[in-house]
Amino acid sequence: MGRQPCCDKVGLKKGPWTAEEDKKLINFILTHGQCCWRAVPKLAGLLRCGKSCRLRWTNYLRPDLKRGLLSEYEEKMVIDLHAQLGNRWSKIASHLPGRTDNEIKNHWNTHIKKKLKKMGIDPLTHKPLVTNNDNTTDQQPPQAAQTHPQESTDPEPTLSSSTNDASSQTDRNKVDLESPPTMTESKEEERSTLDDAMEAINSFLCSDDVPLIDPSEILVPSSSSSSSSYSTSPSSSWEDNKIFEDLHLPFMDWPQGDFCEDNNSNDSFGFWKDEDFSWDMLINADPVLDQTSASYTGLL
DNA sequence: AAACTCTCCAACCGCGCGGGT
DNA sequence: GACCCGCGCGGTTGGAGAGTT
Repeated sequence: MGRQPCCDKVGLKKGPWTAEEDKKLINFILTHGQCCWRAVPKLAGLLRCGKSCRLRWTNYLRPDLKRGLLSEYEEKMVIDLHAQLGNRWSKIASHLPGRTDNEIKNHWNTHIKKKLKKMGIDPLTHKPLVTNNDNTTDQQPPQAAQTHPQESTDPEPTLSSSTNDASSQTDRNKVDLESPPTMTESKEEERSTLDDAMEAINSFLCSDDVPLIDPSEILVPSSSSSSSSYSTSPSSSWEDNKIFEDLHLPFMDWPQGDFCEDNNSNDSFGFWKDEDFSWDMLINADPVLDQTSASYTGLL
């Protein structure tokens, strides 16, 4: 079936978002909540397609987002989850409060992959790399393909059968071609290999013993760490553009303090100078907010 | 200081899925 | 069942900033 583009691109803006656009989008969503992304740009007065608005919101403007590098624990979580789920970044992100699939995907590609390779672990299979003269791990070794975690340790079988995009499906098709149908012959053996790899990862990433806890037990850090919104994007830096100072939100007084990065803390998150202002405060502490933006709190 | 290369990440693109008609 | 629409997902890209020569 033919599919129309998400929007007619004529006259619509692309590229980096400006502070003004951010303000409009934030203002609109805080006032009206998330609804029908296609209609958002029109209603919010933005020359963007709905998809662009959704991405901007979910990947950058959402108040519950953490900023900054992933902590060691988060990294370990990502590696562990990737071993189980493969490149299902949204699934992985769902286990890491305040992190987006995009962020995790980027972090994986730029940091974790390298670390794993350095350790001699194939980032695709989470198994030790074959020690032959070919060290190009981007080329998937045949034996790794046979034991790709997505094929064998997927805890959500329904996912693998239905919700895959074209490219990842292509990858899986490739694996299917290379691997015999009886590939899951020994899950226990495979699991122990995986555990070995994880052990190596853990010792590499963090010398201290960090107990693995169930993702559901993870609490979104309150206040400073969960609310920081720091960006290197020149067009969208909240602190630079003082978006919130200019916002005319209907239900709250915006903090006057400047936002700054916490260079001393380990997690490299930012904080608000003015007390410990955070989105959490907005969401959790303001009774007026509760009263006027139930739809907003519902989306967190 | 300038030129060049590398790294990182926000944003885009294209596709599949699910729901509605 | 065919089609349309909105949304979400994962892969890729472009450009800014950092690092190196």
